[in-house]
Amino acid sequence: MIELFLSPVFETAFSKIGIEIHEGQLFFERPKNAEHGDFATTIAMMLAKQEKKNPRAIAEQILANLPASEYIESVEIAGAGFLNIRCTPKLFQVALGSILEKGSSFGRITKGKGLKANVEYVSANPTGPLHPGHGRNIALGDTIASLLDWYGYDVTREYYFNNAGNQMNMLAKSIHARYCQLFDAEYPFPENGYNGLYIGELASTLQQQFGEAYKEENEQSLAICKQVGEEWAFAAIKKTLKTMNVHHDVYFNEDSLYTSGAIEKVIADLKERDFAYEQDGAVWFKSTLFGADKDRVIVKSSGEPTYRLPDIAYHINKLERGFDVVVDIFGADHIATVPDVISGVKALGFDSDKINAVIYQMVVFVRDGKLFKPSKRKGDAYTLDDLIEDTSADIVRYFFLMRSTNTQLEFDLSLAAEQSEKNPLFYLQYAHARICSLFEKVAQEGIDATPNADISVLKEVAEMELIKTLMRFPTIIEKASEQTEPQILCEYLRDVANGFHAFYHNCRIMGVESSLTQARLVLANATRTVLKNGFSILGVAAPERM
RNA sequence: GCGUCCGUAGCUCAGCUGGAUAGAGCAACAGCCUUCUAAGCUGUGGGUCAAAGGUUCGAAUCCUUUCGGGCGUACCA
Repeated sequence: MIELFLSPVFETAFSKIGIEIHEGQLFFERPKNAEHGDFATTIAMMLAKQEKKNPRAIAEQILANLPASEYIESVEIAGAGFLNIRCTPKLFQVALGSILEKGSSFGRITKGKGLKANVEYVSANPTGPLHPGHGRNIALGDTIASLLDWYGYDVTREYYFNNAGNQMNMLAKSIHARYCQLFDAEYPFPENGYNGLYIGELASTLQQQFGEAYKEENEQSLAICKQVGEEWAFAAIKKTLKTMNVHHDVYFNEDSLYTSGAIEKVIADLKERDFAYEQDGAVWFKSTLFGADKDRVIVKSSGEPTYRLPDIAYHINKLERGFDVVVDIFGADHIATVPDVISGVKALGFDSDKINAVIYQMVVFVRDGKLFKPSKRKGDAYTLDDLIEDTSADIVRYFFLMRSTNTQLEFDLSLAAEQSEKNPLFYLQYAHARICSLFEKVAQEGIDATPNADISVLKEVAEMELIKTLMRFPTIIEKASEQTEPQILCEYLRDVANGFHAFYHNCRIMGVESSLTQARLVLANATRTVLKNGFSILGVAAPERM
């Protein structure tokens, strides 16, 4: 936001000097040391390299050509060529006014305007309930989708599922085996079968409904097992997603790629372009042409495709639907699919640069300081539902978002379950609740808050720091979107909450001169706006009371 | 072996398109509630930024190598 005020002034200077600057090269940061002004820029040092001149000389040249501005109090050169800027109260007045005026849309930017983005996340096959590790995928996907929305994109949230492959067959076999065990306890259970309690319950339902009708393992009995299992699993998944406040616009069924002929077309096109060949009864993709260590099978000798083929067809489908940005959310264990998809898409002449695979590292769960392994196929599985029940949807979302995607995340179940000041989410929410309660109190006292209050009476360090923090919000949205990194927003909101708590502690709002009360209420209200907007992107509640 | 992510305070992690004394939370210690929510605020201690080279005015940040860990490396997904 600060760029709105300062960039035009600096750009005037650059054009007077005759220096060209690139998009995004000019930015202003908040110095750690208060003596270095309200904002600072390193532009002179950056240009020094480009222009092959002394940084301080460039700084002086900029300074000499800087036109007067109602927003700038002073600019001075420091250190190796920093330009330290002190701003006028007018700037902060206009900035705060703008935050309140924009309200629930403050922070929205338009860099993605007119472009369509697709974010595919969750995409778990309907073989059973979601496990805790899925939580990271869900939280990241949903929040990245929101970030892109705030960036200006027209966003579609999509769920890709496969109800045809090996996994589903294993589900059917598992249910069928449990069903048969109801009649014959010795009936063998498949190796690597799905072992959850729900499998047995579904088998019992089948028995109650159909008796012994499907005892024989044949196509028909497996089909009914699969159907029952799939319906149950999908309902369970959707219910969990709803608890986490997640909805998808499109459920894309892998099956449709077969019925539409898209799969066949990919094979034919790859062959025609000489990117695929047959060998040992299988169809191979020439991935070595794209830097892979060996070629990959896309159709097995059994005639079944490997996962790569539908993945390629699916991504082409997304590009054909006109998305300018196609985001995939994958765990690090699926990283192997990415190069294949990119190469396949490229081979068929599509623009693979539009595809952005967000790879997040694995989650490690810790409870009471000890490693805790929720396993997927065991009967005693700890599910995502259990995790939400032991904590809350808000906490689950926040804990999965508060770490950078490319670091392994340690999820401390004990800390998450603790409803106390140690919980980092409460710190943020508490700031919001405090502001709400403040305004309630203010209303009770019969004080009217005027949005246009003169804020030049704000002089305290805590006040000025908070205003500057609030002004960063749009830049944070921009950065978090471009890097598809929600953690940046989490970190920022902690700054906002911290700034507010310090302000609240140091500056009384009621019982001071009415002009000061008014100005501080404006600041509190703007803070509430930023917190609330930030929470909505993270998908956590903005409680009015705690 | 190859690919990829990581290695920063006792613990969990920021900072990484190079910039001014390396930050936060938790833990430890010391303070702050007769007045707007103490789930809060303030302060103290705590670091060879894994190691070694290189690039330069300047490196936690970029490059190379080494060490340590996670995840991949299927005619599974």
